[in-house]
This record gives sequence, structure tokens and C-alpha cells, in this order.
Amino acid sequence: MTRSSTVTIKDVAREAEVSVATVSRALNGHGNVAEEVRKLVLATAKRLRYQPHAAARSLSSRRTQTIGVVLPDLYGEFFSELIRGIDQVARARRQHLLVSSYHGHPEEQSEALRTMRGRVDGLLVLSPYADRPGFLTENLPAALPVVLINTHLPNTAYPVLNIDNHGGAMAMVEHLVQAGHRRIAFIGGPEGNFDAGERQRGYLEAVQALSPGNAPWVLEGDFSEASGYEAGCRLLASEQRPDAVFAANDMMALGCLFALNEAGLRVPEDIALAGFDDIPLARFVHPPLTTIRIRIAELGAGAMECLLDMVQNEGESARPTMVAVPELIVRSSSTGRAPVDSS
Amino acid sequence: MTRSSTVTIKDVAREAEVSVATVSRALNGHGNVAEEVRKLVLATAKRLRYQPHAAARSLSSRRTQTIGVVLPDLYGEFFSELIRGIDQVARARRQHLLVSSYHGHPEEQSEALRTMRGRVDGLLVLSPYADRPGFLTENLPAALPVVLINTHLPNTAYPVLNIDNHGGAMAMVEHLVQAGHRRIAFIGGPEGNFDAGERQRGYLEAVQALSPGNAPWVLEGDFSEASGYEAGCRLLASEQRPDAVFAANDMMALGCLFALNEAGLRVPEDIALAGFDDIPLARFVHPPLTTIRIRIAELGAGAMECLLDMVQNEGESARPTMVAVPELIVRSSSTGRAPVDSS
DNA sequence: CTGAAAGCGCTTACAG
DNA sequence: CTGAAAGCGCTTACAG
Repeated sequence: MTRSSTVTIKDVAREAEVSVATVSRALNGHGNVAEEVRKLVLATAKRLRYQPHAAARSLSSRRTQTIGVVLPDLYGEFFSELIRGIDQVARARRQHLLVSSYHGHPEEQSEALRTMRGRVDGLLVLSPYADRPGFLTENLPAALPVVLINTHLPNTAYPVLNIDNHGGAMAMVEHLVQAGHRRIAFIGGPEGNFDAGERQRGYLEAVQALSPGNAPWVLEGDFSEASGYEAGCRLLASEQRPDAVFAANDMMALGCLFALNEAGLRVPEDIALAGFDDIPLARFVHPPLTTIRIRIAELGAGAMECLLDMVQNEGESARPTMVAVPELIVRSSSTGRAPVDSS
Repeated sequence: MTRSSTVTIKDVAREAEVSVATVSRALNGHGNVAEEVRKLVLATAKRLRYQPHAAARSLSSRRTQTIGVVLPDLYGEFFSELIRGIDQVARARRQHLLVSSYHGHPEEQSEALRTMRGRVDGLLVLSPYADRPGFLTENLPAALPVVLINTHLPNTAYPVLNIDNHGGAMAMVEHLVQAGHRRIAFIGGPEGNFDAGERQRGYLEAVQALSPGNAPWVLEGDFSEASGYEAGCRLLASEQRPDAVFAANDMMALGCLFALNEAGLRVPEDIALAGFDDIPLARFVHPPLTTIRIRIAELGAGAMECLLDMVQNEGESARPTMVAVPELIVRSSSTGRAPVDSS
């Protein structure tokens, strides 16, 4: 009556009347074991409900079969989606996932990185602090494979998977112009936010390229619904209304929509509206919101694939920087025609 | 120039000119180390950027500082919230989180449980298969502390944290009755779903107790928006309309709302409506939906606290079954008065 | 208070 | 193909 908790490789060896080395080899599928013996060992292990002790195996094999995922938070749709993608790949490739979130100070995060030693074969990192000099290199073993997600870290040796915010914003402006809108205002995101900056840069470039007669028109915002509402009010107070408003994220677009509704303007007949992110709410509001969708799960899955390739190839970085391509989602908030006289 | 990846306790010992035993004791805060020596060791470890190897430590100390979280999925608001609560406690108590999701067959899940050996000090389990005989006991070391979440497993030795679906449904019916509604219809959830069953049981009991003159009125549903819509249509086709509709979840309530809107009925003036779950959308629809909120993050946090107490107390189950208390969220979909002549 | 040594449960050259 | 043995990097009785 051995309890499953205490069955070790020794027990299996004794029971099968072979050495522990042979048990190890048979269980790990090393070719050099006689077929007879292999079968016996496997059967014995199964009968005894033997389960290798992960820590012991890690210690001698230097492999943990575990990937660490370092995120700023575990909450919300973005991270939920990201983890879903990561988890899919992890399961398919039989890896465990050690998640580590932090919120606090950089020191706390450094600590989180350091305690990963001996726990993981590689690390997926999404951190606002990743671009600090030494943050990664000083806290991580030099040999540990690392893949960065949505991190702006130029000249790094680590592969980085980013979201093409710039391209997404350009695609949106292009759509709005094609729909007949000329004067397109933009509600920006928080100062210093990289995603927000890239979206704005895309807007500015696209307007210049596709609607050169109209000067860009940028309103301040901070990604909150309230800031979108305020921007909408400012827009309404201006002497000449734009044909369309493009908000740097959906929440601000919804706030703006609220302001437009209050003022009795119809969307998209009087003014078109677009956002960025494709949050679940986007398709439930009236009118449903044109926006940019990012396949976040795919981003996570891609990062995980890349990382596992590195782990298997002993750190040889398989691919360089990659990018998640955003997708334009056209809904009715933008499909109305712009006033003909506006061009 | 030792690289941080290769600094071991031996290096620290050599550098500080003490034994590895002393280094270990100093680093782990065991009292029996001279203050002088302790300081020297700590300084040396810091200077060398020493980081203990987790697997080695686990192997000899039989502690991993890691809790395994076994969930059916990592996706969606429920799991996102649950993990958030679990993570909060984990961080506060300096534990790592090994997440394991599965979707597939019970065998796959058994395998997931078994590979936890040597990786975790305890397990948080939310599994539709947990009530199968032997599913837990046969795949887990008998000594491993386990806490079950939202699992219907009677007579188990494991602590279980459940959601009080029954009480929540009763509270909702009570609210509707107090708001003046008498004939209250119920849209049920999927056959065999425990949560759905409990909600329905709560509805039936409360109607019998609080509105004895009116027979219960249960419509079929399966938690999908579409099934809520269909139920709404069936309701509209019946000869006598109910005063209120209570759907077993919010998605069905929204589907029902859509059907009522189509038919030109006003909510709550013509018919009141309520759901269960308090999904984010619930407060954004018109009218905002009265519903039941479950503090999922608190559920996760409570489970984690309970589990960590068990781990620290060597498996002594601190508390028995506990329950997450739902909260009634009254919004305008239910606040209208029922027709006076209906009672 | 400190050190030498055994041991945790595996894997993996090294011989044969 | 197989086994004896060293070793992975720690912790922890056991002596002193």
C-alpha cells in the first residue's frame, strides 16, 4: 500500500528489478533500452502510479518544462486574451505556465524576475519597465531565453512581439477617407503611453498622405470614457465640426458618442465615429462602433511559439521582431457619407 | 566576473569564508547565526547577485512556494476575476502561481493533476470533473492540500468554496415581489448545469414562499442570448403576460430584452426584467439591468487564503465549506411598478 | 553558533 | 543494452 505521494524512481526500479538508470531511460524514451525491459518498466510505473518528482528532475536535467509569464496584471480583457493564446501553445507543447503579475515598484518586479531562477526554462515578459537599462539583463541569467511582448526596447537582443498600432491607425484613416470623410479629428491617449503615441503617429501620417488639404486636428484624451466625452464637447463647441472623429481607443469613442448623442447629432449621418481595440461593448452600442481589432490571443500564441523554439534551440533566437497585424472592423458608426460640400 | 546564472550557494560560502550550511541558515533567517556572520553572508550574497535555485531548494525542503491553479479555462470574465483574486493573495503571501487549464477529456485533466507532483505545495481546483469518484484522490498525493472552488462534491474531505446561487435567486425574487410584481416568469439555464439548477431552485422556493397565489412559470433556456430571445418570444405569445421575467443569467436577460423591445413593450413599465451575473454589459444596456453580482475575485482570494492556511498548518483544514454571498444590484429594468390590477 | 555530511529524487556520462 | 556512481544545488539533523 505505497501511497502515490511517496513512490519514487527507486521503488519502480526495485519492483521491475532493474536499475534506476534504466527506469529513467525507459520513462524518458531514450532509445537504448531493450523493448522487453521498456515495457516492463512502463507497466510497473503505471501500476505503482509513479509520477516523477518535478523538482528532482529539474535539478538534474536543468529543464523545468515551465515557462514564466511576467505581466503587469492578470486582470482585464487584454491579459485574459493574451494568456489564452499563451496557454493554448503551452498545452499543445506540454509546458507549464508560471504566471507572475506585479503592480508595484520596479524593485518588486526585479524581485519577481530573480525568483524565476530554477523555476522556468524561459520567460515571456510584458512590462512597462522592460526598457529600463539593466532591468532584464541584471535580474535574469544571461542564458535564459526571453521574449518581449508589446515592449518598446530598441537594439535589444531579445525578440520582441509588438502590436502595429501605427499601421492600424493608418488603416482606419484610410477607411474614413474612402468613406468620404475629409476633416478627421483625433482624440489622443495618455501622454507617454507608447501605444497611444503610435496610434497618433499613424493618424498624422495618414491624414497628411491621404487628405493633404486638411490639417490634422488632435484633441487631448487619456483613454478614459470621461476624456472622450470631454473631447466630444470641445468638438461640438468648435466653429466647424469635423466629418469624422477617430478616438485612440474605444472607451473614448464611447464617451464621445455620448456627447454627440446629447447634442442631438446623429452618428454617422452628421458625424462619423471610430475607435481602436474592439472591446466587447463596441458592437453593442448604437450605432455599433467601427474600430480596430487586435488578435491578442494570436499575439500571445506567437510569442510563446517563438520562445519555445528558442528554448529548444538552446537560445538561438529563431526570429527577430514580429508584429501583430490589426484588423479593421467596419460597423455602422462610420459608414454614413460625409457631407458632399466638405471636401 | 561570475555570471548571475551560475552563482551557487557554494560560491557565496567560499567568498564569505563560511560553510554552505551557514549561508543557507543566514539566508533563510534561521536564528542560530551570529549577527556578524549573518551580515557578511547577506552582503556577499547580494554582491554576487546570488539567487537560490528553486528546484534545488524544493527538492530538499519539500516546499515549492508555489500553488497550482487548475481551471477548465483561462478565458473570460469569470476566470479573469477569479485569478485576479487568487493572484492578490498569492502576491501578498509570496507564493508563485502555476496555472493549468484544460478543456479536453477527463484523462487530460487527470494527467494535469498528476504532473503537479513536486511542483506545488497545494492545489486550487475548479473542475467539472471533480465530482467523479477518484478523480482527485487517485491523481493527487493524499497529503497535498486541496481547496475546491464552486464544486458540488458532497461528503468530501476537501474544503469547498461555493457560490450561493440559491440564495442569490431568492434575493432576486424577493426584490421583484417587493417592487410589486406578482407573476414572475423564470428562464432556466442548461440541463445539468449545477449553477443553473440552484438558481432555479431558489426561484421556485421564493415564489412559493413569497407569492403563493401565483404558480411558478419556468421557460427553457441554455444561458445563450439566443435562448433568452426565444424565451421572450414564447412569453409574448402566451395569453397572459407575466409582470416580470427573471433570467438565470444576464445573457439570456439581454436576449429577452431584445424580444420585448421588438414587440414594442417597455421595460420596466410593461414588464420588469432581471438577470444574474452582473456582466459588464448589464449596466450599459437600456434600461440598465437589475441583476445579481458575485464577487468572484473575493471567492478566489478566499479559496487561496484557505489553501495557504492549510499548507502552513500541515494540511489541517482550517475551515470547512464556505460560500460567496451574492449581491443584489438593482437597476432600472426592475424598478417600475407592476400594474396594480395584477395582484 | 558552526561545519561536515547525508539526503532530497532525479539524469547522465562512464564503463562494460 | 545496462548498472554503479557522480552530481544537480540546496536543507537539515547531527556533532561539537
